[in-house]
Amino acid sequence: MTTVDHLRQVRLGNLRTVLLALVDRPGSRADLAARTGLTKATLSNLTEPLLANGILVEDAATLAGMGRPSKPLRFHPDGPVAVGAEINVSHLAVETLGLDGETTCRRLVPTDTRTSSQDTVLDQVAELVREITPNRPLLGVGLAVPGVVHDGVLVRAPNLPELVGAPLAEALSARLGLDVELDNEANLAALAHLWPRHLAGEDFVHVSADVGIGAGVVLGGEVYRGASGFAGELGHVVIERNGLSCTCGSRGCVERYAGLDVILREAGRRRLDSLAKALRAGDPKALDAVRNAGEALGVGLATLMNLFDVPTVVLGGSYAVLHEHLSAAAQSEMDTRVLAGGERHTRLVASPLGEFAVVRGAAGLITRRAVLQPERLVG
Amino acid sequence: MTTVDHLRQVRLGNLRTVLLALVDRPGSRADLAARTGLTKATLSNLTEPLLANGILVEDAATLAGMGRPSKPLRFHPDGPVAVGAEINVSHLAVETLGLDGETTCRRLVPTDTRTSSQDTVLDQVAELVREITPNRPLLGVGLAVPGVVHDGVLVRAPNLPELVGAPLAEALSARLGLDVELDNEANLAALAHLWPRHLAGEDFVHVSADVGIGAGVVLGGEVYRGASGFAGELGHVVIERNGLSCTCGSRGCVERYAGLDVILREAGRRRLDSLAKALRAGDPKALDAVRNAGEALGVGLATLMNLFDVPTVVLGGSYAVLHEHLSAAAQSEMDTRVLAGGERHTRLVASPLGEFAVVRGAAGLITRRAVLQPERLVG
DNA sequence: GCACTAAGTTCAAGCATTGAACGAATGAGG
DNA sequence: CCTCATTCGTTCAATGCTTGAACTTAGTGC
Repeated sequence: MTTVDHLRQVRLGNLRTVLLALVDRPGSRADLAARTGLTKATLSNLTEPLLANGILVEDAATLAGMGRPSKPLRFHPDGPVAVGAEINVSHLAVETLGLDGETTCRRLVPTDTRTSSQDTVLDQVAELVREITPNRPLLGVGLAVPGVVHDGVLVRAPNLPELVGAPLAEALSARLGLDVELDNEANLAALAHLWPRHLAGEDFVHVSADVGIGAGVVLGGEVYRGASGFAGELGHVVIERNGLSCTCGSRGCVERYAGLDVILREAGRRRLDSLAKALRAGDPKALDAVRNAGEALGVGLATLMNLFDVPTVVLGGSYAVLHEHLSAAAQSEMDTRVLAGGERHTRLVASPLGEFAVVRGAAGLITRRAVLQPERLVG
Repeated sequence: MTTVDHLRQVRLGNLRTVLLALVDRPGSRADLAARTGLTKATLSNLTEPLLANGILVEDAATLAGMGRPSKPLRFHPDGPVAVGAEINVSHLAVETLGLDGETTCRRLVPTDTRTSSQDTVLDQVAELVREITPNRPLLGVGLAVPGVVHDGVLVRAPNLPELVGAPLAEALSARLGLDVELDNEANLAALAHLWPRHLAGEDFVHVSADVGIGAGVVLGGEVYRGASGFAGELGHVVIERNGLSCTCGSRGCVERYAGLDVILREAGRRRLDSLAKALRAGDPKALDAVRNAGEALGVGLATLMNLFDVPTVVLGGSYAVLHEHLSAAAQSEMDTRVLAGGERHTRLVASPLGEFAVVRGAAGLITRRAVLQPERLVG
């Protein structure tokens, strides 16, 4: 603690407030002052180093009626970007995201990672990152993996056992010379809906099914991770205490009734797009399979909502694709089972982000940290 | 915002830090400086008005080896107190609690509130509060009710429909001339284990059964309430999707298998103490009933822990009494069903607080606010 | 008595925000 | 074309909280 460290904290807090206002939308110093509750004087002071460092730019003066024209500030188009990367069982993906929330580049490469060694996968990811890296300062890399992450380590990944326990972040960091932050794909998909815009401010749960079923829970503007990273394991919520055996050792887990593999098997399909086509064609077997899954999912979600009391559920991943045929059954179960549901507090919506949600969230993890902890931007 | 409001915020924040350190244990200025990271100078400055206002006292000098003896500071024994009050279906309770966490007075009066009007109940509570009020400044009243509270209003109380929707806090406040804060009994029982000491700092869930089953979830040192106060409704977590019908409209709710009424009926008993005696005597019917309830509760808790990932469950209320005969079955279900449970992360403990937990939490709600928002103490 | 140690107090220095005053840039009206 | 009204952005003295160092106080050990 130096002499006046506490005042520096006040300044950083205000800097964060200003940057958050700018993420919401650009604005002149006077406008930002009005929106943040700070004074014009403080805004001049706070934005000066951001302009000097190339984080912000001053647009040409805007004529807006009477008085001196304002000069809006916004994030510099050549300012720093974050990189998101995703390792999944069937594909790798990367994306670059600016502080303004604009994606400048993205790639998705089908890859069967289950058969690859850890080194091979990391080499591939590093190569992809290099390919899309623009000529702009880099904030760091967010890395999404399908499994439970605790203290920066992948501690559980039923579908990628090869990667469990390994120092993934360090290994990728060594290859790229950048900070790498590791997190669970369900949490990052949820984050993508929260940052930088969309459902900002609201509590919600993002649910997706790929191999298992994962829920990312957003409370008070933060992804809730739990004591050891296991929070939001919706797939292993029990809906029939003596039901089907699950690989986790329990019985009657939601995953055994509403997992994507189950839906496909029941529908007699091998791939999601084939199922989607069958649904559009009105194939009764496919419709039945999805409706049954929707019911099971609805029971699990009802339980989740009775515990978390969040008003909104976002269906992502495969569920977003099936949303149209899945929601009715799920919503019906929720309506009868959620206590706060009498007044129709529960909302079930499809994710608008598509297959890039996870990698978007991975990059967002980095841009978000840069905004919330702006000390690195001004340093 | 006045000129230097932000500096006042810094001061209040430090004041809070110091008061929290004092709640933990008394200490001299030098000791507090070491524990809080502030300087001795700041501590002299911050504690001066607290001493002047009668919040703190300076003990006689303590000789502890070499150097000038320290003069420990602690909360003044005649300083302000908070009042906790509880309205339950079968009893009313009140208690006074000092900032130091010492209970000075408590009363529990068996009363059948279901047959009383709202006015009668409030009159009785107000009378009880007056009876135990000591000759010390009063911080306010925390009022616990068995139901869902949102925005200071009781919005759901299956067992006390008479009180739903009424402005309970205002009505009691008018009778007593004190601020009254309303909250749910499950949340307050949880708070009692968190504040002022006990499990402070750890995430946990407090579960109790009286009429329904309520869980108070403590995350990051705060009671988690959810978007509309319905969080932690463990009683309506589903464990058998096509199981027994519940009054809530759902089927297979935990409450229908592990509620106190169910246990008593299965055991052929009418009262909890009679059941406890039967258990001690080894009555097989009673043991069976409790074990079955334990299993159902364990399934519900496993689901809860897979969603919240909290390491500890505290059994309170009737469950604390039955703990010995309930835990084994519940723990067994949890061990096989909680994902993070492999390394025995899940801990199931009985509450040490007994029947005063709720009213303790109600009073704690007020002392806690006084410490966390100390502006009122120095004003 | 004297050196030593630790507690508590005093005080000048440092600094982020603030409100008011000021300078800058434009539109409206004559 | 000139002046006034209006709004944007900057400058500046004032405020008041924490800090580290110096200082005072009050004991122990020899």
